[in-house]
Amino acid sequence: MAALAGVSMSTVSNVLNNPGRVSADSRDRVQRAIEQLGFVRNNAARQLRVGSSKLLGLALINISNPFFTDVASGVEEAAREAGYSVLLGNSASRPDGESGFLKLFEKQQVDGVLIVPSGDVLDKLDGLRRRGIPAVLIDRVDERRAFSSVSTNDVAGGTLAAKHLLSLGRRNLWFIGGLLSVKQMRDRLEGFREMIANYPGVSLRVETGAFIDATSGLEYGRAIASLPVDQRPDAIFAANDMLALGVIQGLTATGFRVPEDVAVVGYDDIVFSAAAAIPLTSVRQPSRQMGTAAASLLIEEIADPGGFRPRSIVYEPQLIVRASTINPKGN
Amino acid sequence: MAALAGVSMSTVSNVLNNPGRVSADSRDRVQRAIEQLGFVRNNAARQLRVGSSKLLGLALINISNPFFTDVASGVEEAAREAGYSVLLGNSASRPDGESGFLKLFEKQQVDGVLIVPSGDVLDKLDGLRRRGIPAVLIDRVDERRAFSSVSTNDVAGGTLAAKHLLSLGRRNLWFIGGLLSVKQMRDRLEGFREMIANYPGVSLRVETGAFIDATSGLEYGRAIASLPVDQRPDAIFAANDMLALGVIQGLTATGFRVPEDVAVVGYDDIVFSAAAAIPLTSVRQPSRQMGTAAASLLIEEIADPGGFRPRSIVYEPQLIVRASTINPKGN
DNA sequence: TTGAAAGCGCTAACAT
DNA sequence: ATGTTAGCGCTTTCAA
Repeated sequence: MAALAGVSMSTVSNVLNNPGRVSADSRDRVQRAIEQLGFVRNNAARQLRVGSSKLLGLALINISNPFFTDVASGVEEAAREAGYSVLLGNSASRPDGESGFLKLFEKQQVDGVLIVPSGDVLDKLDGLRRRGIPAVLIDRVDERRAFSSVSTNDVAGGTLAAKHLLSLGRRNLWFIGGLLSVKQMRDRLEGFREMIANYPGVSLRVETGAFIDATSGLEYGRAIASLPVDQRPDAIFAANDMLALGVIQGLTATGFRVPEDVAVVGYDDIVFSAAAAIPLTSVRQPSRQMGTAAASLLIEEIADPGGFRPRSIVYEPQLIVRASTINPKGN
Repeated sequence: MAALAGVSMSTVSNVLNNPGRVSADSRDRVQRAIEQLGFVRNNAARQLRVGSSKLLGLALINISNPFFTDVASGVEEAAREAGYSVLLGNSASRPDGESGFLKLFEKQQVDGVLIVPSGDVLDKLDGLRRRGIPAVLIDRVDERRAFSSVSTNDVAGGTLAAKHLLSLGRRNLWFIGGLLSVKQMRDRLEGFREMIANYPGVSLRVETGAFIDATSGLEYGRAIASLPVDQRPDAIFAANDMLALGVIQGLTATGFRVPEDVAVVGYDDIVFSAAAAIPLTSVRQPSRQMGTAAASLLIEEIADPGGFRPRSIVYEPQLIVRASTINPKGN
């Protein structure tokens, strides 16, 4: 390669990294040799030498949920602009979940990690940081304020959902969500519950399970149909839209009317919610923006690890009202 | 690290790679040192030495389309089982599209590439192969049979759509799709057109554009409303479900009834199509299965580059009929 | 069973 | 402006 251009290895390296320091002549010859051989520089070697991979690790819970792919698009955009590429991990696909990915990320020597945490990964992230790899949390705040984060005010989101359902006159409310060991879940429930506490005579039932996808939503919907009448909800707040969409399917399949019999509110406002059979009322998070903001924070931290101060960006959620809570004829 | 365990570097390496060749005693000490330090082996160095990254590159057109994330899940599953990780690329996010990713993949020294090609990447893949990186095509066949591929019979898919619409008595058909430079598009159109050719008195109009997402679908739907009555279609075959869903939204927003005024057929049968406002008739591809099959072919090829014979796996598509073409009251 | 030493492809300090 | 050289962390002969 260097031979073909008739120059030394370091000149080739300079053409790639400091084109300015090389004569136009050698630069041309090297460029031509690169073309001719289809040469692509070996990043493993570069990485080993420089200590930087120009790679960001992004760990998502579930790549099938459009909310997460929106976040991912945002991350990718910001990363690309700063010259980084994204190594995308999908924790749902791994038996060892998130920690499996963090290990992979470390092996690949990513320069930083973006994570939508589900389990308890904070101490693992501490370990990473000790080894020089910073991390930024997405969709969740670090209470100890050791890590930067970009999230939505989930307590406020829960409150919005509750306020809306209560104002509609609903009194038998259910919260259906994932495990409460997940902070996001606790917060959404907390906001929901707090608001309800102001209303006497309103009942709340909390259902949680390991999965928060359309399939388990469908099961919840069907299960409700088999309950005695006096135990059925007249409103449901589901922890995300995939779940909510499933619940509605299960409900309507068993003859319930939404929203007449049961009103349903989701969370995330994924793109398909507006076009669903029964358009879904949902608490919107600015997903794409969260992705870009998180990537920017991370890249800043990578650029200047010394000057790092943890920052939390918290967006306010927005309630998008659609037919799953209010039908055209007015509730 | 080696120091802490009181052994040499090569013993550490052996504990990691050939635990059998190491005495139980040293093995224990090394294991403990690894725990204590949270040591993770540097893959860049390993890669540089061994020449293999245990990474597969997966280049998708658009990560926001559930069809592609389904394919990705399948790929991830098969890859993980064989000890590979997946570097996921989203060509939509790059100005230089697919070739940008192929370059990234090569820099990262992936052991193989899986690609859902949109543009003309075959010669770039040739280049990769020459440099020892095999590739498998997804959703598309290589006519020169130089690469293995996993795809669906798109001509048959187009035929299914046409047959269905014609049997419903529709006579003014539109095909709405992406650029015909993309093989998948040409095939779907070809099957559609061939079937129509058997029916005298049926008109076909072909609309193509660069984007095949919900947004451009919406525009098509609206545009149709502003056409003179005699130019409007009574049936539309959209090249994918995202597009079809958008078309339906645009159509209904401007007062058209689906399927009464216009019947719509999509392609892919993404998970949201069944639960859409007007459930979508669609040509189903076995997306997840295509992903696992493609990854398996690739991994085989990596394991035995010498014995490689290109193989094409072609699945037959399946028409899933829903309300966007047949309403409950019988067309 | 273990260790010493070479080398993977690259960059960066230094010398020319 | 260009070349020489050392070394990043690991694996892999080879020798002990």
